[in-house]
Formats: sequence, structure tokens, C-alpha cells
Amino acid sequence: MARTLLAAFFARDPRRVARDLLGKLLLRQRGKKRLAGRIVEVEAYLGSDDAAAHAGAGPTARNRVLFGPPGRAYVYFIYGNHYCLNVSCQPAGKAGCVLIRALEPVAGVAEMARARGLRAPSGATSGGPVSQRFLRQLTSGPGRLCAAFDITRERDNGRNLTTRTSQIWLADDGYRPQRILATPRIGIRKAAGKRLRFVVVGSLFLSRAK
DNA sequence: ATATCGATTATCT
DNA sequence: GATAATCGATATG
Repeated sequence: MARTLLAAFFARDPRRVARDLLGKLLLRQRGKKRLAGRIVEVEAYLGSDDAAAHAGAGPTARNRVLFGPPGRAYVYFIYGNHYCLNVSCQPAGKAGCVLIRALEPVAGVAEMARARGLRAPSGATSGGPVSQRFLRQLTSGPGRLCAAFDITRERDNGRNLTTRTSQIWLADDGYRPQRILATPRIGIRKAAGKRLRFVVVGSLFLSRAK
């Protein structure tokens, strides 16, 4: 069905990993419930020559995961309010990561809604139809998707995402996006000119249109 | 539809 | 002490 993405997938330049992650699935097993979302928006952060990257100034207590093995969760806390999920790239010793910015909900809509503090429409629990507008607010943003998947720095920073036993992992189910667009990254001031944000063209689940 | 602003805290200067 | 890889609410066109 779906192939788990292994360390070799992530042991590459983050720009390549970022593009290749579009269309893949983020999965989370919570007890008997499985959450799934298709990745539609990502950003690459480089290990050097990237003023916006947390790894830019060398290893610190916060960013040490970025210098470790590939395929690990780098979760940081931002604006005193939100968590953001990255996947470490490059072989151990070399930094770099991909920020996961938006997902299209695929499974576990009712659980995601609850984790986001939203009231699920009746269709969500019964497996019936749910409005696109409602689905859109579940995981269309890096802080939102962490809340929906209940990902926190305290529990999940450093977690190995290349094995299903971690309860959080990434997989390829064969889906391939038709068209990918590169744009400037969102919410940064330094290195704002680099086009290292990648989106699935036409997706209705981006944090911002195009 | 776009703009602006407040919340709230870890991290770094 | 300032800043930040965001979000949700409110205001205005």
C-alpha cells in the first residue's frame, strides 16, 4: 500500500527532499485511530548559506537535532504559541531540514478537529461529507498541523520518523503531484529572496494561495 | 478580500 | 531587551 520513507530519502539536500515530500503522507497512530494528511506545502532550510535557517549559526541546544541523523523530527516553539514540525535532512554531521507547512486531511478528520479545538460537523464522525471550508482550517499551516496531529516539542523533538514504531512517520502511496511551484518562504525576514517554499499547484489546502 | 494587531515565551544579542 | 519559520480575531474596502 504505502511505503515508509527511510533514512536514505532524507539524507540529501533539503531542496531535493522538500520537492520530493510533496504528495507524500504524514501519518500518526494514536491508539486505534490513524491520522493521515497529504503534504501539499513545504519549505527547505539549508545547513549553510541560509540566514533564515535555525542551523545557520552552528549547533545550539535548540537545533542540535538538525546536526544529527536524517529523518528525525525537529520541533520548535514559535511566537510563544505554536509548534512547527521539520524533518532533518543530510547525513549526520551536516545540517538542513524541511518544514512541513500544510496538509490535505486524508484520515482522522474528527480527531484532528478535536485536537484543534474545533467542533466537528456531524459528517466527520459518521464518515459522511464534510465541507471543504471546514477541512481547510484543520492542517493548512505549520502550527495548525502540529495541533491537529498533537505534535509537541516536549514529546516529539528528535523522534525518528523513518519507522512506523515511532507512531509518527512518512510514507509514499504512489501519488504524484501534477505540478510543483517554488515561491519565497513565508514569515521570514532574512534570506527572504530565496525561493525555497514548494507547493502543489491547485491544492485547496495551502496556508496561502500559491 | 486584504490589512493590522495582540497573544505569549524560548532563544539569542 | 528584541525577535520570531504563526494564528485567530477584528476592522475596513
